[in-house]
Amino acid sequence: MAYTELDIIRHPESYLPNIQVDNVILGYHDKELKVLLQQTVATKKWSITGGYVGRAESIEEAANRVASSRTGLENLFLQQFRSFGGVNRSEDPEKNAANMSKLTGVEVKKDLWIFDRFVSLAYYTLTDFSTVKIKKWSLDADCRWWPVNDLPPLMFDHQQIISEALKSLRMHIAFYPIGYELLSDKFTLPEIHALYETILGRTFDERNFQRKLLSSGIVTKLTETKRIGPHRAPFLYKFNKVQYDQALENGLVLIF
Amino acid sequence: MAYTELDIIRHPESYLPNIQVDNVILGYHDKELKVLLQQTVATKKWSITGGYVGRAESIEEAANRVASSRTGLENLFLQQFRSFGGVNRSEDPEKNAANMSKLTGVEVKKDLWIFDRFVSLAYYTLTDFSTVKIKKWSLDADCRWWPVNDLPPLMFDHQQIISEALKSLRMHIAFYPIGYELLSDKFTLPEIHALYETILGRTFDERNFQRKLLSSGIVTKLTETKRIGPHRAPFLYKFNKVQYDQALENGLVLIF
DNA sequence: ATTAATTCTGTTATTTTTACAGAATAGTTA
DNA sequence: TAACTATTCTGTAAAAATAACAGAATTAAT
Repeated sequence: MAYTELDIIRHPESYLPNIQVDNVILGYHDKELKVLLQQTVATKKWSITGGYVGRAESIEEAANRVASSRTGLENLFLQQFRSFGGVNRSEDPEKNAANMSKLTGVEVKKDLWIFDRFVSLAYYTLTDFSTVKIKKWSLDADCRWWPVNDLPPLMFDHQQIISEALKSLRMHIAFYPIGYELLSDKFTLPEIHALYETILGRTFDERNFQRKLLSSGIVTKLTETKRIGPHRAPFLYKFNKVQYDQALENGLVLIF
Repeated sequence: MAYTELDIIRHPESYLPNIQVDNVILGYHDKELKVLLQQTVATKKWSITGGYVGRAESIEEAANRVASSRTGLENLFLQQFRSFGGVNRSEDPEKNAANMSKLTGVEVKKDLWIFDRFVSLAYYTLTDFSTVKIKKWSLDADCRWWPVNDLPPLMFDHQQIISEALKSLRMHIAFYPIGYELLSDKFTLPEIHALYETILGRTFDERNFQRKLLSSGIVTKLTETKRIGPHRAPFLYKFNKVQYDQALENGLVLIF
């Protein structure tokens, strides 16, 4: 029963000690960036999703596993953007063996390293909001999307981790076709336009934005339209997969 | 006697287990990017400089300590760009307790985690080549600069780590005034021009490069010139500290 | 048929980028 | 001291990209 939530308590020797992968899972909905947060039963505090690194898996595999087990999606776009390892960053008096035992009904060793200092390997993950099926874990009080601009009080330094993730995202958006991951397979120009405005925190002239995006050749216009209300139906577009893969490989420079 | 080379063997409990900081220390000389490599006595293999994280220090402090202890310089520009944690990445049959004992004359425990798998937190460090005073450690056979395009066979996945560091550097150069760290305090336009050509692997028209760099306001022309040969003496420039700090804070976009 | 909401599209002025080479300077040599 | 060598310095014009700007078109609801 590997990689379940309680496994780390039962079999700490199967994991790399003092290391955690943390995952800023991002989605985009209602013209807002959202981050998937979990609320621990033990402390009622919110935190970004995370997990531990099994000795039989690479850190990337661990991060992917965590992301998949939270979203139900495979092959997500993960980006390791920083590590966090301040001396006292993971201290919390309520997080101790006694509380953990009471909560889980399992005998928890006092000297387990999860009560010690640990280093967080931080990833951000881009998801298509509409296809994510959130999976609450048994030790979670709750697990849901929060707007990145309106977060609850967060555990440890997770506020900073999210800030850094967004900073990296804003840098990466110039080099990677971020929209591919955050939007549905087919999307409209107003949608991707609003996404860029949201991520970069600026407005862009509609016509100039479209001209630049289309001239990059990264998206293709479809003949279908999307009927979404009492107004003109926008055309659908999709990313040009060949161009996209090339952009990921060679780096693309698309400055807005 | 904390943080010396043998300390990890004598007092493994004073360090975070299964974690290493690795440091791609870069310098620029003779129109080439150089990386500072150490050659371990034990295996004669070359590797990037690295160290362990003491329990009393943050990972940034550990990385800074390693960089300073190798270059003799303080307050270097360090950038954590990725972590490496493949399952078998740090396996080496020659790296074992018996060999280590013979080499150091110290009794080395067989189950010490440095013979186990570990995760590398990878930083790159930018240095002014001309002011670096390389410090060889006692367990090093050698420690010296190597051109990044002409490296010796490297330990573990260090070739990949260097490649990734350079990839990050090429991305960061659009957002941070990299030249500030890699050049001397005062430098000439041809020098910074050649630096950008080296890092980005492209040539830039001299006049166009200068126009763009100067219009960014990040550098200031001095009245001094640098006499360097039987030809016209180029003017010296320096980075505008105020503009530089602002660029680091807010991000600068300077695409060449 | 009207209305409300949103998408779609074109032009011009300005700015930026690109391409390109000859004059100037400092030290060395004849 | 004149010529030479090696390198720095500088300007312009054509092309491309950007920025600023708003009215016509479409859909569904009333």
